[in-house]
Amino acid sequence: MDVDKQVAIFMQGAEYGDDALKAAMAKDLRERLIEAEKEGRPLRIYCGYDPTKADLHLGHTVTMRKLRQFQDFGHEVTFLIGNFTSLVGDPTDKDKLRPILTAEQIAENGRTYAEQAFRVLDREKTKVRYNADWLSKLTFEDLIHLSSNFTLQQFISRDNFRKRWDNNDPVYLHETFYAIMQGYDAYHMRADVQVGGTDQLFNIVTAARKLMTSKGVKPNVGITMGILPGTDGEIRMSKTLGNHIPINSGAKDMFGKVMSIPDKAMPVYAKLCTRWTPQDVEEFEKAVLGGTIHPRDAKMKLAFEITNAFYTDEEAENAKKAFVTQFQKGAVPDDIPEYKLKTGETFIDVMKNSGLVASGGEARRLVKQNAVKLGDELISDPNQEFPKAGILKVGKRRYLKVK
RNA sequence: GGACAGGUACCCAAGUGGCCAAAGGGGUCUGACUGUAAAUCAGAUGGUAUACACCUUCGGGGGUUCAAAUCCCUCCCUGUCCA
Repeated sequence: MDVDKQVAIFMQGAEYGDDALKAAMAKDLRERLIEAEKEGRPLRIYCGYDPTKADLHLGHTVTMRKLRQFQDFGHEVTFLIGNFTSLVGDPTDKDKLRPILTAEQIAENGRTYAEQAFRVLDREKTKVRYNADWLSKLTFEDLIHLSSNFTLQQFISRDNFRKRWDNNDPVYLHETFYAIMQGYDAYHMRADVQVGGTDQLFNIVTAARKLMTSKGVKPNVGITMGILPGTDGEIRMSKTLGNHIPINSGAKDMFGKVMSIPDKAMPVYAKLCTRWTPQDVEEFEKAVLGGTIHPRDAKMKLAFEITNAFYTDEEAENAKKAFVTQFQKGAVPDDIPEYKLKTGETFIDVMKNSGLVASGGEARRLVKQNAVKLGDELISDPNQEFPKAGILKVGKRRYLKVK
């Protein structure tokens, strides 16, 4: 297999914030590929996942997509569940300490996590491992040796510690163990390549490489993936921020949510979430920026590819069709909730009782805003008795079949 | 244990006796426009109510007052610093 082609594919979407580092990593990767081929073995790749939450969204799948690419070239992929590291929580992630989960919760989350991940990864070719299997066996003495590879300055100069330090926000001692544990994982598994987000740059490149070197093994190559922005197109995708695209909520939802990203976010999504080759992505980006493809059509193409990467051809096709019918043609979608009209109910009653709106006030407001239609007829008096069965439309997206 | 700073609506944040259902921003929703749920512009955004109005809400509880997010007491919680 052509080594340079592999390098191009594997480095696609990787970001280091530093061109020299990127070039160095690409070079390392190339050498490692050649070396492994000589030894007649596949590369060992892994990425660690935090099992404290169980709902995956597109952002989590960026690294999985990367792992999948390695799999497709016959390399050995380990899906590592960080059931031990989750005791600490990644300091990169949040300023709050994580709630400590029970072993059972973590095991359960780990399972559902892996299950969702197999929408991207090849189940047959994926090893699932838990880092508590080795980390929990380390002694205090081991920890002293491991941590003697690092200085406090190295940690404090990290951006996320630095900021908190400057703000007088707490920086806990045990947070520094995170990087050490992650480095030990890489050492224990003798990883050739470790994949992660750019927020993992320090953990992967500095900590893991240094620790592995000190242990006398070849340091892993780090592939740190760019961060996927959420549906707002600006801030990293996260469930807490509500800008996420869950992978388990159905093809239609996924298609629609991708369609709602701002135009300018299309290239990033193409780079991080599709199965396209580097050339495909480049062409797509050029076409979008150059205006040779209509932005709407470009986004449709993108939405279809992303949906199709998680769902079957048929499901993706249906999602696309449903989107076109509902939004482009403004037609009524085929699967809408139904409501049985009771005698004497007003528009407010129907909207409220069917759960279409949360309160009477909201119903009144929507009517006032010309958002409520029965069939083609605009409703102006919310207290009017509901006249007849039909399709009630509220705004662009809410429908109710009243019988 | 001590000192200090805080706890306000979905989130951030202003407000230090009445004009406060509570500024501003974000988010969300709606409308116009369009190329889509993009961008832009406009409006809405506690509940009940046709309306007058009423009810609930500024960490919990108690009090002062005609009137409290605002003053007093007490409790709980969060953070920083010192020990």
